[in-house]
Amino acid sequence: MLAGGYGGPVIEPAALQTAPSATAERADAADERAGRVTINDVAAAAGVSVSTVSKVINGRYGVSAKTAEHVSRVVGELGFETSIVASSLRGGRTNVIGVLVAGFEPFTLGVLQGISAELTGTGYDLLAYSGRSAPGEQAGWERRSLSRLGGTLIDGAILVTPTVETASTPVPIIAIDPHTGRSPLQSISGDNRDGALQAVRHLIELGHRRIAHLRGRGDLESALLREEGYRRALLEAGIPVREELIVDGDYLADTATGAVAALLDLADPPTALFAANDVSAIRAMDVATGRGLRVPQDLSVVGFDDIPAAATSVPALTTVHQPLEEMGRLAARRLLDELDGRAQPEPGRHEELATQLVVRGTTAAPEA
Amino acid sequence: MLAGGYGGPVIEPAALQTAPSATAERADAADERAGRVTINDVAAAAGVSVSTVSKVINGRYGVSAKTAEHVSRVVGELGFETSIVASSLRGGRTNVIGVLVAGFEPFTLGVLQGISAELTGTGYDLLAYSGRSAPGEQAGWERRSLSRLGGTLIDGAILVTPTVETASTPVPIIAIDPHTGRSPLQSISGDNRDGALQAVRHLIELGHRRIAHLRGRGDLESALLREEGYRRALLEAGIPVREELIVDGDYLADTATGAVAALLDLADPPTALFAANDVSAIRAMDVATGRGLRVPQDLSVVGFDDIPAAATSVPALTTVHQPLEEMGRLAARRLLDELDGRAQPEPGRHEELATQLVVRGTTAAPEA
DNA sequence: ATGAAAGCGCTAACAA
DNA sequence: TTGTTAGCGCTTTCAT
Repeated sequence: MLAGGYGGPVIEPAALQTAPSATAERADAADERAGRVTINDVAAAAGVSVSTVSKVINGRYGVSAKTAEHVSRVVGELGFETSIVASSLRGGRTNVIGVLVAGFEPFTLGVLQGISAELTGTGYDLLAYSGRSAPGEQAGWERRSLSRLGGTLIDGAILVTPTVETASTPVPIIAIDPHTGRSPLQSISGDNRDGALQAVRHLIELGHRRIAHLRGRGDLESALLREEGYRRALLEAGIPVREELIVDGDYLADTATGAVAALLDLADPPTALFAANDVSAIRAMDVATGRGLRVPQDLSVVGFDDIPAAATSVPALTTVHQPLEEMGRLAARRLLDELDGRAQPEPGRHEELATQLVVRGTTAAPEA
Repeated sequence: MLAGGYGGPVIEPAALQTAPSATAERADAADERAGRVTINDVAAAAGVSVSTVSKVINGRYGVSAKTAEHVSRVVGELGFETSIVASSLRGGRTNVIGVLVAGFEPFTLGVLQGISAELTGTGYDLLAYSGRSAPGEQAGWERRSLSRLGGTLIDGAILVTPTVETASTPVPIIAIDPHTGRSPLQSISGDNRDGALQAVRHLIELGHRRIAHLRGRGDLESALLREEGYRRALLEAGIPVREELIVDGDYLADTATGAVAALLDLADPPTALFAANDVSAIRAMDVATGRGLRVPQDLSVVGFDDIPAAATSVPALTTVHQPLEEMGRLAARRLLDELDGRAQPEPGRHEELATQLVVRGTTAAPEA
């Protein structure tokens, strides 16, 4: 049966555009799905069975050198690449790391860059997936994504700012900046408390005493820790915490607008503001300048995260830098160690990376 | 046969962690793949066939309201989500848009942000895939990725800076900043020539006459157009183009190092430099300051792209802003229009978005 | 209205 | 050494 196989027509790569299949009988089928060469096409063209092709592709034993070489050549000629979809469904490894995100905003992007950098040269591909949360299903997007990905499309996953507890999962998982405090997941985050501490100390050193705090989302661990840092800095400087100077910003620009306005309406308004993230800090600046206040002369502002926009705002925002890229790298490293058997899974293990205050143009000593 | 079905045990969501399956016979199988609920589990739990479940999920006709409601409830209770992998393999639509990238660097990230923004609320999920090019297979990564994704995991794809011609593809495709000039692909890019024109005009207006150009990769359309803009600006100002002031930077920091050094070694060195991208521009600054030159007093520098690092360099880099986000949005819009049948495919159609010079701190009038 | 069964591309027993 | 076959989870005819 193999008789004519080896002597069969050799397809020129250039010719593939119009005739992806080597066997005449399959030509019509090929027309429908132009561009996609399957293992069947290869088997037919090489005159062997699909399992033989599979063995060659995956370097399994049980194929003669001669056959292996022949098949390899046909694979090259046809430009065949095994479909992750099919092999994944079948259950094998895919050599793909999944990064599950709620969306592609600055925070996510920074982390992604780190993961990508760490993965180069490891043989793993990177697949970032953002499941647009179905209406009314904001929280728990990561569970849905994990399900949709089938737990097999990817060999392991990195969850970026997951919102809910995820207990049993089909593949090894590591979380970055988990929102629910200590979870059973292995996780990585920036040192939120210390970052806040640095930010507020900086304001105190500049001579500020009436320092307000624009809080983050109350249900998120990071927001709680940032507020804790704010309080501690005040305490250690002997400055009493005034609750009316703590307002809710929700990490959102829109929520910040009203909160900051209320702050500035106070009889004794603050001379400085520590916002829980850059997005709300930048909005706070807008609100202040909109009222004729000058930043930083009349109001100093410090943010958190150090997103790209922080460097381009006018004036440039003083903020706490989170090592997003490094967080991504570390997460990838931990996951790979586990996947490649270099380390055992350590549920609940939590690592914190140092944060760093970046002083730019929105902070100065209070006037008079 | 349905007899006991409706009266069957109702699984509490909380109980799922340990017993994802409702039928005793399947309990052991479930143990192996904890966390993944399949359509079979749902069918068994609901006491109906898998095809019925499938119909309900996809809103097909041929299911009684009563059954539909029952199945829906079980789906909710078990937290079932259909696997993209399986449904994709079967051939149906997945409602997933693929973004194929060479890696996750600043350029890519900006585009991704735009695509993501445009996709919110459309019902499409976003899957970004970076196939770590196999050794020696740098170019053509997009063809490999496209193959690996099976042409069915995704309903359509956006190729970011593809490197080779891609003729017939399994799904609708649109390219951003294609590297090979006019291709059969529908594509979108920034206005490279005009951006370069703005950059060099700016230098001329400042009073510069000896303006050098650090070229990009010669095989890339964008680099050619940027050089063209440079030449045209000089020409229209009546300044003769001096070929010795044009050197190769390859878009790479390392290549830029030597090229810039050579430029500064000239008997009559340039007072200004237009670099083909930010990465090489920033390196050029380093080289100059390393030789004791001051930027911008002794050497003005303009970059291209406006990556985040351009805003944080010291001094901040004057550069040409590419509307990365808008490019992503437009690509997504075009693709969706095609997928949803609102527009016909227009092979070869090319759209250019305006670029904009951003003057920051690295350009000034030449010192006497 | 419902279910049985085929098949998408691939891998891994198992047979020959 | 090679081929045959049985699924992986899902959708979709086609029966019933």
